Amino acid sequence: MLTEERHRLILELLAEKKVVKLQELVEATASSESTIRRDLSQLEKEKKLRRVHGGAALLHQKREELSVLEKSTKNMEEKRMIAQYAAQLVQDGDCIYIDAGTTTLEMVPHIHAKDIVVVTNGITHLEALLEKDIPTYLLGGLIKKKTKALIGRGALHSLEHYSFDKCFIGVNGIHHDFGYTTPDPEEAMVKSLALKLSRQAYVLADHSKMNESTFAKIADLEAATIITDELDDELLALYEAKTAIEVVKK
Amino acid sequence: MLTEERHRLILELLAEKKVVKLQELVEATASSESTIRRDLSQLEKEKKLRRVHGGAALLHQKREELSVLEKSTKNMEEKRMIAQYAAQLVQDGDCIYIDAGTTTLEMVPHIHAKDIVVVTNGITHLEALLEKDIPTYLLGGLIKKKTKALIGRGALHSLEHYSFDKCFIGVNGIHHDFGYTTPDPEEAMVKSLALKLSRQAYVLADHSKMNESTFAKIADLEAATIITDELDDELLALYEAKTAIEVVKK
DNA sequence: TCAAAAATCAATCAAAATCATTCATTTACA
DNA sequence: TGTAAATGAATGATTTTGATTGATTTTTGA
Repeated sequence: MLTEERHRLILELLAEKKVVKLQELVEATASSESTIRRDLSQLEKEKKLRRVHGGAALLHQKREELSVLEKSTKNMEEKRMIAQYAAQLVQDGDCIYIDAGTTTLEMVPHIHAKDIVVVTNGITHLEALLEKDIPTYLLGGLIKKKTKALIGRGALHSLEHYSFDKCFIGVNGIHHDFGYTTPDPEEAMVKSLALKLSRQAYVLADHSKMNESTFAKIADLEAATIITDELDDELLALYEAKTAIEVVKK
Repeated sequence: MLTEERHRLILELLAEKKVVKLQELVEATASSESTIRRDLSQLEKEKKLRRVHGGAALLHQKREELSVLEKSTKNMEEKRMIAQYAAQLVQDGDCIYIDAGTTTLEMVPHIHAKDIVVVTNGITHLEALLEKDIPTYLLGGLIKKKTKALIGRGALHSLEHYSFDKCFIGVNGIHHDFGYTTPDPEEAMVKSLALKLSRQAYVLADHSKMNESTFAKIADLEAATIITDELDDELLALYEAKTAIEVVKK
């Protein structure tokens, strides 16, 4: 395998996983440990990654986020799994909408479909999308400082000009009676419209959002397929009566 | 196999695979190693590919990125002066449009007016604007990877919903006969519409842009006030016959 | 808490792969 | 047929690679 090729593969794996073990890279590239070490040294010198004991990490990945504790409190691992599953639903040639939010952001490095077009209201998504050379359209509108999401009349107006093969929406609550909810009504309107404009709609939510409800309603359960990471059989049956639901196992 | 045919085949394989091993090319073309080496040398000289140890790789457009970086640091002091002058034109309560570009970006930290609202198509401007707690609206549209500007139909559509007290536009050429110009027609349309929607319009350009013209016309000179850093009296008189012009002294 | 054990690391070196160069030989074409 | 360009084989130089060494860091377990 060519050096160039190896370096690309290393950076791609890193983008997907945030942290990679040296041994994983040895396996993935079928090269020796020495070679991978040399690669990592070089890529670090080029400021493409940061070496850590046992492997490598993304540059802007904070040290604390590597700790198991932080990961478990924020359900990072679960979100990654959900995002990975969602990403492989994207097919060659799809036009998709990706909602702002941390879970949907995780999708981007896992998307491998070719010739796709992405529309998003998440400014934080741009870097990853452009990095992968995916043609990207942004909604207009007011920028919500805290989340860097585009909302308001302008966002709705922009959305109206599109329609999607698939959309991927993050929510804060999924509830049997109240449907999909999120705290900000402005955001809810954007999410709601995106759902309507999409042939297939997916809602991404880790288990901490199940059976919860917050202020603003986005849509009824029927409006989308749920992708989550964990759900006991009783609840599963309850939700399955209303809509399709995918439970991603570890 | 003819040289030309080989070259075509090499580039084709390369386009498909991003990187090719020399040995693969030897097999694919049924030529000797020496011949392929010669081909690769030649194609590299023609800037069709990049040789790497063991084969060849596509050349990525890092050249452009460098040129952008170069451009952004060129005449920086002049640009900063122009931007500072423009920034103090912003009054309390104004609604303004700030165009994408390095000169206009420099405006943001110098704006001291209160209760203003900013609309922009420059994604790079966001950080500075939000840092100053300025309510900011972004246009929608396609993201131009090179400049991180929003362009296209979506951007024009978004713009139509606004009107401004003042707008600040960057241009690549100011010419007595050809007016204001910029290389990208898509961007020109956005700039042009912003000018029309504004009660007062300002064009920011350092002296290197004066008496120059590029591909796509934005508007006639009359459509805006010019802010620049240096201009001999003869030219000044020429331009003043057509429009207002502010020359910012050191 | 501490020391032993395990894992990971940087440095070195020889083998393997790749490279540029040279020089006959073949091919293309007038 | 003669000439110039293109080819392929051979040479030694250069680069990359993988194994090995002992040093360093992390983990384990008492």
